[in-house]
Amino acid sequence: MRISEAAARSGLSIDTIRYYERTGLAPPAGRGADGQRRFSSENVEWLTLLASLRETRMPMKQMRRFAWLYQQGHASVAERKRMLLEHADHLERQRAALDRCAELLRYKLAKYDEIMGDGA
Amino acid sequence: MRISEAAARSGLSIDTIRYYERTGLAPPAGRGADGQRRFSSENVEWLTLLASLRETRMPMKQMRRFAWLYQQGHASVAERKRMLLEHADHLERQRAALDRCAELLRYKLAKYDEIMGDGA
DNA sequence: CTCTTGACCTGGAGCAGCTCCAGCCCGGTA
DNA sequence: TACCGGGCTGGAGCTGCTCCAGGTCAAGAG
Repeated sequence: MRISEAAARSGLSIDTIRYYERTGLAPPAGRGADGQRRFSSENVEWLTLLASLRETRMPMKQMRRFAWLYQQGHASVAERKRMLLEHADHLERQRAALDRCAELLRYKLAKYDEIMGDGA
Repeated sequence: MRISEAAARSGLSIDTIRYYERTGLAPPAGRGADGQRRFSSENVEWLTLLASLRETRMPMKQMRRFAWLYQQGHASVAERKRMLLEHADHLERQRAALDRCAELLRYKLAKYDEIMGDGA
């Protein structure tokens, strides 16, 4: 498939996909006879994983390392596992941050309601 | 208190606090006789709110608007409430993204365990 | 067969949101 | 008096995109 479809399926923008390729985060996509990129479903699966990791703030540096490990094949599985476990840990902390923020918002909103009077 | 303490309490870095002041996100802190910033506990409360909003990705543009509204006093409470409610909504979506990512990680980790053999 | 349209290409500039640094001032201690 | 820690300013640098100009190519319309 072409880049627009890969973008739609992975959730990344077209520009971001090209940027990820340039910076070694995604492997260079194959090209058709017209010189344009063609993405396989594995390509898209990888992009989707990248999208999810980025959305949850894994730094590009780590992702580049992860991508590099991936290209080393099975021998790197143990370290990739370690990286994903570490990221899972970050997810927990982000959840905690969300909880704290939600709590703070509840508190502020309650104060606003007081100020505005119960009717408002 | 001085900037280092305000940083420790709010969770922002010293540089970030100065940056927020420069860009109108936080009101200019008062200054002592020595010309250095002095923060009141309200100042710190505000910084803490900013820290929490930023940690959960409210864009600076919105935060600047929120700060501006805050300085308009009680008349702006209704709109501030609207903004915080909208942000609470974003929190939900972030939670959903975390969940999706956690699920994806579980899936990948299970695959890694398969590859490595159950013992590893 | 030419013209237009639309999707794609590259290289590079621009932007958000920090982060770091040089070079300076000031107040307190040895 | 010399130094040290903490603060100050202005400005450069960094990350991770995002946008844009200017070009190619393929397919359909006239």
